[in-house]
Amino acid sequence: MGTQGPELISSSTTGGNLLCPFIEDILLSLRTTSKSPLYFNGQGLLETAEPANGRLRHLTDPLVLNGRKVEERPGPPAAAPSLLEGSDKEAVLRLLGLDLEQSPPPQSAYIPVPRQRKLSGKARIDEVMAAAVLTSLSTSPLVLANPPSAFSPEPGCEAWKDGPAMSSSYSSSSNNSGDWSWDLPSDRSTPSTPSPPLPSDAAKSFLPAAPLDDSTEETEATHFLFGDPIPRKRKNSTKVMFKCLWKSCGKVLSSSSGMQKHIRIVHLGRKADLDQSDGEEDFYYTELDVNVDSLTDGLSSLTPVSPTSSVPPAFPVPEVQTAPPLLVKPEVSLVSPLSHSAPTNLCHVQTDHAYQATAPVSISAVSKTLPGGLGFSISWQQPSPQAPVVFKGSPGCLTAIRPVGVGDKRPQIPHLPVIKPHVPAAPAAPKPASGTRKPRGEAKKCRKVYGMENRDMWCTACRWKKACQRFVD
DNA sequence: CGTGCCGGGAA
DNA sequence: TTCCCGGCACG
Ligand SMILES: [Zn+2]
Repeated sequence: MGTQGPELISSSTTGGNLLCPFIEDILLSLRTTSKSPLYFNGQGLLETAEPANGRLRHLTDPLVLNGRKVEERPGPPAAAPSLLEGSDKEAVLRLLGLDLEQSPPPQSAYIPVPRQRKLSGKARIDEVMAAAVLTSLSTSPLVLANPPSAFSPEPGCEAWKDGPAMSSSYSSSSNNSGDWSWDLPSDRSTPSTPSPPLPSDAAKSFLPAAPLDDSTEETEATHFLFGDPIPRKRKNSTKVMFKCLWKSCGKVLSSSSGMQKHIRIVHLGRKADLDQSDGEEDFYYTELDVNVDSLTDGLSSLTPVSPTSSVPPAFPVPEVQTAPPLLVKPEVSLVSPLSHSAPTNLCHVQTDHAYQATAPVSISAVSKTLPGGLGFSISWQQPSPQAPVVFKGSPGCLTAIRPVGVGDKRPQIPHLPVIKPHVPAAPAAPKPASGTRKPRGEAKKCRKVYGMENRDMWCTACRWKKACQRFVD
């Protein structure tokens, strides 16, 4: 059949703390192998498309930014933002993937969606869960505003249907990067401060409050409250930079999109904007936290990243080392920069552009990079050879940071799976020879990744002792 | 041996 | 369908 939606399961292993705010949990909760487009929109929400009409559908409910609700995917540039004003507005616009000066991409990937479509309550829940999970990212386990019961760790929640990937175009002109992030109020600027948003950063901080609560009331099931008390105040002291890890390159850019473009063009020899990615591109770059303060405006050579946004181009940074290299499978990578010394947990998530994949999107790896956080990547693969590659725009990048020490007491999950990204190396074609029948994939499967003790984290396939569908070869 | 997972098979 | 497992072929 065709209905083998993503598994949005709240890992029951999170025990009493239910979906914890850590990134890992997102992974666990977002096991998805959906065949329908799934991508992070500029708001950091996961979106997918309706099989039939190709409309987009939010996996999550509308956001509430600073108490003001952000409309759903706005058709016209000014739709949603109408609720906002000032810098907030700008930020939101960007968050929405729109641009203040530049009109949104012709055929924006964002197509107005009829509010609620045929979404089974179940599906809805999943979405909500996904959303909640994402949201919870920024919530401290101890400060979780919602009652654990809200997220009954029910494994049986999996739904939505998959469908033909819809295509949309979104020229990846690194402008309107819809990166977003959030973190808690804390404003202290520490050297190891989380990466400040890229281009737009004005109103990108918010902290979720109450995830979802029920299924019946889908509309308000998920509410993300961004109650950042001090929206515009935060002056970023650090900036996230992306460093190319390719052999003797080390180029540093200010956006993951730019970096990927760089890699794509320079190292992979691909056509510039023609993201003809077939879902198997290897981007090797890592994230850096750069202290912006120290960096005046004397920028050096860099690739233009955000037309509209005034993001200081990147420039080689000493060694603000952060997370180990991360392999960005197809397009999205989450790296974890440094930890933060905020009293509360601080989670930072940012995405560059809307990320869109056409086919099964699945978290392919979880890696605990630093004590302060971990990263993971999302990968997808073409369902069929001719499936339209809808992957447009630049990939996103999520970063999760959690304070070390503070909420360090992770809910459950004994030892998290650690997948160390392999180091870049010329894309050699390891194509030895195949003699036997069972090539035995090399990729670590759920079993090995999560371990027997965390069986409930495995993908269903693995649990059924079937071919793993999360870590496909 | 542990792993991945096919091919049953039960609920 | 969902779920489980015997058992075998891999490393
Ligand atoms: Zn698996």
